[in-house]
Amino acid sequence: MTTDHRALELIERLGNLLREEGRQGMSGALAPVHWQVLAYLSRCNRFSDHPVAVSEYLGLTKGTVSQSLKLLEARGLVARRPDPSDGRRVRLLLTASGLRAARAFPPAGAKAALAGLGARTQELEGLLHQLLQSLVRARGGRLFGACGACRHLVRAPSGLSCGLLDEPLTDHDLDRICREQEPSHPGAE
Amino acid sequence: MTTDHRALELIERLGNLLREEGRQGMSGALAPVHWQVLAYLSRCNRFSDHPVAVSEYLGLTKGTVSQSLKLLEARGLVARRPDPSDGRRVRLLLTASGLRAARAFPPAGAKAALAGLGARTQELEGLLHQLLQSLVRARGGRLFGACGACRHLVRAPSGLSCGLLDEPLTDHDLDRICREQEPSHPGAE
DNA sequence: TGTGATAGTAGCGAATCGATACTACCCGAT
DNA sequence: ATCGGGTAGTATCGATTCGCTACTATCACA
Repeated sequence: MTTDHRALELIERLGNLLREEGRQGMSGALAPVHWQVLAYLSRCNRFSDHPVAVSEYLGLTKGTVSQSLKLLEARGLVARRPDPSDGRRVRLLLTASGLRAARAFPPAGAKAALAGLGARTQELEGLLHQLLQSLVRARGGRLFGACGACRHLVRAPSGLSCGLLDEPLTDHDLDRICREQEPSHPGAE
Repeated sequence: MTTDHRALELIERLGNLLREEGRQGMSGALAPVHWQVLAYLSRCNRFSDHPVAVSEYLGLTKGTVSQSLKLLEARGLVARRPDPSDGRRVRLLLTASGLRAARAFPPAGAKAALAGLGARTQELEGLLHQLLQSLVRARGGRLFGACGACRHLVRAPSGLSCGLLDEPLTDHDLDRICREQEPSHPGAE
């Protein structure tokens, strides 16, 4: 009865340790949240590089994200551009140093620990993903999966495209995470 | 090459979601860290109910923990007592309402999501634990495992005891997490 | 006795973060 | 064509986190 929370405890504790490791890593001027924002921006596709997407992905309010972005912009890691197709929106992009910072994550210790798992990493990923999926579903949130596993993906003879946004997709797009993604079949990434 | 971080991303994201779910749960006056402190205090044994232990477990500095405890004490969730055997130490204990609050964690959504995994929960726990272990080892931290799986556990005819602290242990102690714990064999919980 | 390590607190400053309030813009319906 | 609801983003405020430094008290050991 009490034992079934063990996994949740572990996840929280691992999250804490990862966060803290990021904090005292090099260029320590960045808070954990900032690393996460940079990591997200380096992984998301061009339909998901907006402040709202960041706030949904990280589970923060828009106000909070707006502040963090202000700081990141002031440090030259992130740039803002107006979205030509929607005047309300702002598109975020990593600067050269922002990209460099994002690549420096996760820190060495965490990577090494993960490597120690060897082949079982896949297994862990699968389980975590399944857990995330049901948690997100219960909260009515978005999953932020890759286009390659999305039910909106259209494979036409003329090429790939997104059926929801009606936009052509390149191979490069398929791996990036998207705010609108919905799994094409249960359990897909 | 880039794929091997996927699991770390998932852990961080799940950690965020869990934290946020705790924040907006009932009696929302508590910050996520406070929940974690309460949860820890409800799970630790009598050799580990000190502020330093909390700070090591959660990966925070003692100063930070000291402040959080001050707040928790002001709200009547935690009480302090001097340790009779060591004048420097303070022993922490949950009040009745503190215990009630700790039991209300984790929130329903997370529990339901975990239940969805079914029997594979064990598997997930094992993998996470292994990951935690190597991460902690790399950082020179402490594992905080249960006495039942500790190499200092002595099973004498007179009963159980801790060989390191030279203290008798009851059955009830075996499940509680201890700051001094070292696994009795690689992979043990 | 004294020297160093450990436990805990206090105060400072920067940053997170939610809440609220506000502006700007899009879109659909009347 | 304009009205209204919904969405995107920002600004401000106050409470809290959190690392840092500095400080005291206690223990352990020589």
